[in-house]
Amino acid sequence: MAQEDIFKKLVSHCKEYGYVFPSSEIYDGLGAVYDYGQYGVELKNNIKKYWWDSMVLLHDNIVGLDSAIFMHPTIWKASGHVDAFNDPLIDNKDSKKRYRADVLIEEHLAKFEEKIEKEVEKAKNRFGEKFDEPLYRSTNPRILETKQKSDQLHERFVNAITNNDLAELKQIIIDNEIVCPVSGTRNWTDVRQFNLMFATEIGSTSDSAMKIFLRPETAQGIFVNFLNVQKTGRMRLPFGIAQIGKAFRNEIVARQFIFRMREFEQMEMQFFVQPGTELAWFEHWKEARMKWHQALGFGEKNYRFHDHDKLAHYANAASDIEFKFPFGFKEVEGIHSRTDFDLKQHQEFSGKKMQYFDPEKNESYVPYVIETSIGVDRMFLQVISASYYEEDLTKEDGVADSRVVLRLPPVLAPVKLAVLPLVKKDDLPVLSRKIVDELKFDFNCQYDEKDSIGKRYRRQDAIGTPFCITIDYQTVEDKTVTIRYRDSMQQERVAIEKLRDIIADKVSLREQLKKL
RNA sequence: GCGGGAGUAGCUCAGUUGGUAGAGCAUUAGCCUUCCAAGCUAAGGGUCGCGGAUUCGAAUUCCGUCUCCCGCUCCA
Repeated sequence: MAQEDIFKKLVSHCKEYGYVFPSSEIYDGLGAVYDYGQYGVELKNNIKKYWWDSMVLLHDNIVGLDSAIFMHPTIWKASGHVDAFNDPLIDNKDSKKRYRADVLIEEHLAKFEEKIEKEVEKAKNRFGEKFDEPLYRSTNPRILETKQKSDQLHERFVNAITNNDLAELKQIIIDNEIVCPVSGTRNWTDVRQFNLMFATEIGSTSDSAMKIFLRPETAQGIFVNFLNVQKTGRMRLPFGIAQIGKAFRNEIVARQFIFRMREFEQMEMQFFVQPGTELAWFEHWKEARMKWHQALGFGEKNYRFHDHDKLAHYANAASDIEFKFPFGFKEVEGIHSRTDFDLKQHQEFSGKKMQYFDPEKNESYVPYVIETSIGVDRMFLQVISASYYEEDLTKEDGVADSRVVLRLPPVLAPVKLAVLPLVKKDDLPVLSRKIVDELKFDFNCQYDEKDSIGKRYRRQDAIGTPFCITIDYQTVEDKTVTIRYRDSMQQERVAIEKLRDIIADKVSLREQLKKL
């Protein structure tokens, strides 16, 4: 079956079985926003716990944090988001291509420079050695005219950008007869502002209100608390701060189900290290994070690194872990060596020292940072798309049979076990209820007595329950039950009193990480 | 945002030239069977995405709009 078809079925499955619903569905939905249903929220919580425990529980030099979504607006100036997330865009109606209006104008400005340089080159060739370049540049009428035009345009451009005058930007493009590099036409749409940050106001009266942004990433909450955590936690380098939280981006195009949403959740760990050691730590975390993903058992060939050739201005190394989604290899997690850029920026903008006193070196410095940043929702999509199987169970005698099964890693499964009386008579339901009452303190359990046993197994397969406990007539006699395993469909008879230990072991973090 | 496709029950979809809205699966109640779905009986569930126009009458025709999918574009 084509991958796209599988993806469609997966989306339907998520809806049908209470994993993911479109937001505000009864009001026609809200673009690129989704809600997690009764099983979705369990899976999502389990993913978050799996990550959190892998970071905070298993590393004595990593601690947690939960910073607020609202932050001082200057933080986003310091981080560069105010500038970088603010693009004036324009479309060419003929080629259907979209451009940044400011880039188009800057490229046009560069042409003036080229023209002047060509002019100078020509003169150089003509006059030979006695050519006085500075004099020529400052007196040649053609150059002066070009330069004047260029300066005028530049001034006009800067004014338009400063005043955020979108109509003026378009007018500049029209006046200068700037054409689309693809179609060569000047059939432009209006310039529109795409601000990737959501803004709101804090303060309830209009005159006291301050414009603030919903954070577009959680990382800055860690950086601005760096010293708080380091000092109160008596942390010594190298150490990390982990955080799980929502972030918001007003994406121009949000697509592919929950892969790119406007409201999403990140799991980030910023690891602070001595300057000069950052690339070694970068390699360390690259490997460690890849192993963490592969421990889920979805197949090593479904993962790969994508090293960035073009680095963001703050980074000196960056790599993504990509997973093979039904729509291709896509980023799940980013590992970035962010240098001391963020802390230095906050030091400059806040005027507060963001330095660590190193007792070994007996000196203060701004630490370097390795970031591991993973999208919870992408991780959710990874887990559920890797777990979704349509199995043909047609028997040897040719009787057609099939099932849809979510082979979720037990540690992540929303429901850990279902307790099923083989029949709903002769006290088997009573016995079953007793087992549920005993195990529900430790595991998310379900009880089901409706329909045939085979049908109930199928229902649990569809939501990914790894273990079904079946109570039969032998249970009444010797207090044993059968455990039916979701993936193999094999059964095993065990004593009721041992159930808790057996299942606790199978759904544990320890068991999952054994696969490392 | 542009181009293309789509929107009818929880899911997948049918619905002819405009004439009272359907199926399968799922769900609920009951019966039968009792270790791997689709047996029997009955029931519930739909403003046909939304708004407007044409018409005696619109799921169906037209216009607008919203949402989703694919491609382009963008992506710290």
